[in-house]
Amino acid sequence: MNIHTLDMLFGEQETIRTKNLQAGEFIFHQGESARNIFAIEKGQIRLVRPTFEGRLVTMHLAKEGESFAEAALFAEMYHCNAMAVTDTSIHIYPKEKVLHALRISSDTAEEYIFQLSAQVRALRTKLELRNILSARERILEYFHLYANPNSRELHLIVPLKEIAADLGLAHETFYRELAKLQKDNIIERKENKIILLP
Amino acid sequence: MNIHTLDMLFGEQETIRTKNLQAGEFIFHQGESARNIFAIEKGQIRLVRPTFEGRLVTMHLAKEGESFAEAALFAEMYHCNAMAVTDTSIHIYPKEKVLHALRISSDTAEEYIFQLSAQVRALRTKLELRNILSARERILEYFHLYANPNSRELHLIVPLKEIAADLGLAHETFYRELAKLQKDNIIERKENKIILLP
DNA sequence: CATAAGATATGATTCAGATCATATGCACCT
DNA sequence: AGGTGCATATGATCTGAATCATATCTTATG
Repeated sequence: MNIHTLDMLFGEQETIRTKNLQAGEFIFHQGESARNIFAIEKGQIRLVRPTFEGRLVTMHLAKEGESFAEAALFAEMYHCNAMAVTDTSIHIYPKEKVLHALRISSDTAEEYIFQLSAQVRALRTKLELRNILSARERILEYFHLYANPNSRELHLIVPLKEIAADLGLAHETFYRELAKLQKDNIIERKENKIILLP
Repeated sequence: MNIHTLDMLFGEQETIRTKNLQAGEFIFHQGESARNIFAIEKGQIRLVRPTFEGRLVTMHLAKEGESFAEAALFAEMYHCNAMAVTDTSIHIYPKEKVLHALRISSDTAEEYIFQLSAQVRALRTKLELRNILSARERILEYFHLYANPNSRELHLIVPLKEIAADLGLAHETFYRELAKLQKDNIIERKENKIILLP
């Protein structure tokens, strides 16, 4: 769900709990009792899970407007750590209230199902991309997937570095491959756009 | 959703449409109007999408008892091709009926939300695993994730080959790494079990 | 029981992408 | 103007996983 849907579920704005976090501050840790779910008013939250070896793996990077820790709705405990990347303000929603709202409003439930389905599809697509071994092909497939099919253009709203991470590539590899694709006249770059040449 | 939940939604067993497919037979193709969603009574279905270059990428491998093409609930068209891997029998559910059932039964809706949430979590975990570069670490993390935390044992119900695919590794790499982990006394293998040694 | 099909296993080779290093460009701050 | 931080960019090197090849073991099947 997004922040608007969740806020609406709660009706009166004044009842919504909010919190301001400094960069690096934690919202919750793995294992803590899962009482709330959250949405981001401003800023970014990183959800990380420590591996058995102690390394940290990013589960998700939640952006402005997005909700996070929704898995908590059906879990006893949080299963990851949530940390503010930048200074961030969040909305806090007690999970029983959200569950209650879903139960009494079939519209809300349907909207939520819709959003979850979209998430599943998006995640499947991402995973599918990772099955393409070659960096060049993976990048091209990504562009074809997300470019406007008519104009064959892709607006870059996030930094290239982030796209690289999304694609599971080292950013160096990504930059390099972009340069090659440009040299081979397969793509063109203009301002914040990638244009797929025919 | 699974086949049981879906079947129950439809009440009388006799109203459920079924179909038998031969290995290799298609259920639907990308672009066709999305009228139904499906579940597998017996067999396996592979969902594949052709890349812009014509290569085929597997989106999902649906197993016995699982539903598939649920994305169709909120889409005009199917966005991938569905093919029977083996001889397979499926149940067919018209999507408006499913949507209707979700609308009138908040229990069903909640159950579905629960299952979708679990899917999202599972997919995130898979994606997270892929961000671990080293084959050995990825495998170990996988074992730690899915092993029984008390007995530190993991029952192998699917072939190793399939786990390798799930992990995004060539099966050769997986077999080799398993052998090494065994040699290094990090895991033990007994029958269909992997045991994590301390 | 014989044969086929697939899973498991391991060796040899190759190469693409990670990594490390370095440089430039750009926005923001004071 | 100078400084800090971050994105972009590119070069050099190296490692580890994919690939190809081959063999054995298991399971299904007529």
